[in-house]
Amino acid sequence: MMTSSPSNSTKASVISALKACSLFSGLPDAALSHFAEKSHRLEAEKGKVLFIYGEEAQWFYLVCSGWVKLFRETIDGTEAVIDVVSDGSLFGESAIFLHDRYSYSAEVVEDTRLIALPTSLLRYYLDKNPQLPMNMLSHAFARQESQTLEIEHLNTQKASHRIGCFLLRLCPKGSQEAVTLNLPYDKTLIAARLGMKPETFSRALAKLKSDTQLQINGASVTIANVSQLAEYTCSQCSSSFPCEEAPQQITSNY
Amino acid sequence: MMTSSPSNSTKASVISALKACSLFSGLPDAALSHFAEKSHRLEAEKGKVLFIYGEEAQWFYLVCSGWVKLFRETIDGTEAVIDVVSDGSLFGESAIFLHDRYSYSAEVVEDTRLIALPTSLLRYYLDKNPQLPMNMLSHAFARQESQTLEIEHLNTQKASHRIGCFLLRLCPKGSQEAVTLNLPYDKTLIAARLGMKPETFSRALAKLKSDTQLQINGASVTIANVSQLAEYTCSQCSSSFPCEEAPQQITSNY
DNA sequence: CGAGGGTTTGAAGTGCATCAAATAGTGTGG
DNA sequence: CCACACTATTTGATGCACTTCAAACCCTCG
Repeated sequence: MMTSSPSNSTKASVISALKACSLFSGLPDAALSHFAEKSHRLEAEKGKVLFIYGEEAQWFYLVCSGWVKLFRETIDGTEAVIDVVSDGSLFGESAIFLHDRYSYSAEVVEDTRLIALPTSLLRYYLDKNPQLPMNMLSHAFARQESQTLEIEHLNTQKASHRIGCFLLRLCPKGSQEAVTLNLPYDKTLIAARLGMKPETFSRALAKLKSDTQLQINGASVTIANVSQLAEYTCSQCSSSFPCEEAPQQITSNY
Repeated sequence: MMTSSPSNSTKASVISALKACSLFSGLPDAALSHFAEKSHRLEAEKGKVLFIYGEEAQWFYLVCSGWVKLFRETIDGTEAVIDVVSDGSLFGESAIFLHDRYSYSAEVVEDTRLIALPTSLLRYYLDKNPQLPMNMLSHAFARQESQTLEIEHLNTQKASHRIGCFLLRLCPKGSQEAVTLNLPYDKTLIAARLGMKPETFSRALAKLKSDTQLQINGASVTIANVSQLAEYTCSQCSSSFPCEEAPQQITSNY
């Protein structure tokens, strides 16, 4: 693990990273500076375990680059992936409302740069600064929303549709025509993230390839027609593409 | 729909209902009184739709008694049940962080008494009273926690284990030996709530009956040995029974 | 080149869904 | 109180999706 204590230059860079994160928007510079002072940067490579379920939480994390897997495991070793997060994402902060224990484990899955921030300071400013709780609420409800969608998908969609949805979320916003992108991490992990086995992922991806105009070459995926894929995928979902947006006003049938 | 404008007596009863809800704990009496003033009580019977996905949200609800299904549906009519809530539960409040639109539909599934509260007032007091955002955060993270568990279960557990978990949650806290309880709503709905078909529910319940000491008579279920059922069910889960509690401190393996 | 992880493919099994029909349960009007 | 209609639940038979186990393939990297 490489840790650097905040020199002046890294402190400034931490502050700018915090400013880019909606959780901290509207906070006074003094508070940001205080966070930066007590933070440390962290570079971790694939395989590094940041914390495990049930551990006492002293730090929460902001991802600068790379990918981190959030997961739980049962006694028999079965693993359930909660989420896989990257730049701009925050994790571990929920512990302060859950008896100061992490409620999932976190493992780096692609070399990652992080900022670790003390939960004590978060608690302090939640109390002191009225903007911070509101930011955190937005954040919590946004996450709740995406978890709700996750539950819906697990309940109602088949493997190939879930993969389609995953690919669509990787597309740059507003994509219409052809897009080429690289899968951000192992196919095995994507499979776990989507709640299926690697073999199923492989086969379902092949089906998706034949059902929509998709080209696959290792980790590189070319979507010939984004709208067509969206049609195929999102017809199975309560949200319409692009699903990050708010639900539309609907006229009641009742 | 039976609506009553808040007379003095109902206003007092609304205030006491609000006081029992953790979201409102620590709020000054004036604020509670203000909420009560602008609220209305509602009695709705089975089948009543309170609101639908995408509608503009003006009210959020506190359940006094009965059961309400929160769900979404896709274009082809498939329904995904998000949750089924009862006394003391709050729903619809998340809309104020989601463009003022409900992000799910709500339908009464057992005759229900509710208090409807204006979202505008919630927003007002979130801004005005520093305690309310903190309460709402606790609430949001607790819900996130249970949704995470839901995702874990959908990913890793078989139908009979999910039913076992459902039954355990219905047991009074601290139950050890035999418990008899009534299923709170239709088996068909329990099935949907657990992400399975009624037929599967029926068969998986029969399996559970033969695997653990369970007696079933219509809606009445007798668990001969709660610990045994917990053993059977919770061995498949990252949490140990009773799973409402905080995760235990765990010594790292890494 | 060879080792080792990630990925694909094949064959067989399991769990859940689906379709269809029987049964049990509930509320209604006579 | 009974017959009927209607709904909830169970049961059976069959099919499909996903998993499991096993082996092959591929790719990277020492």
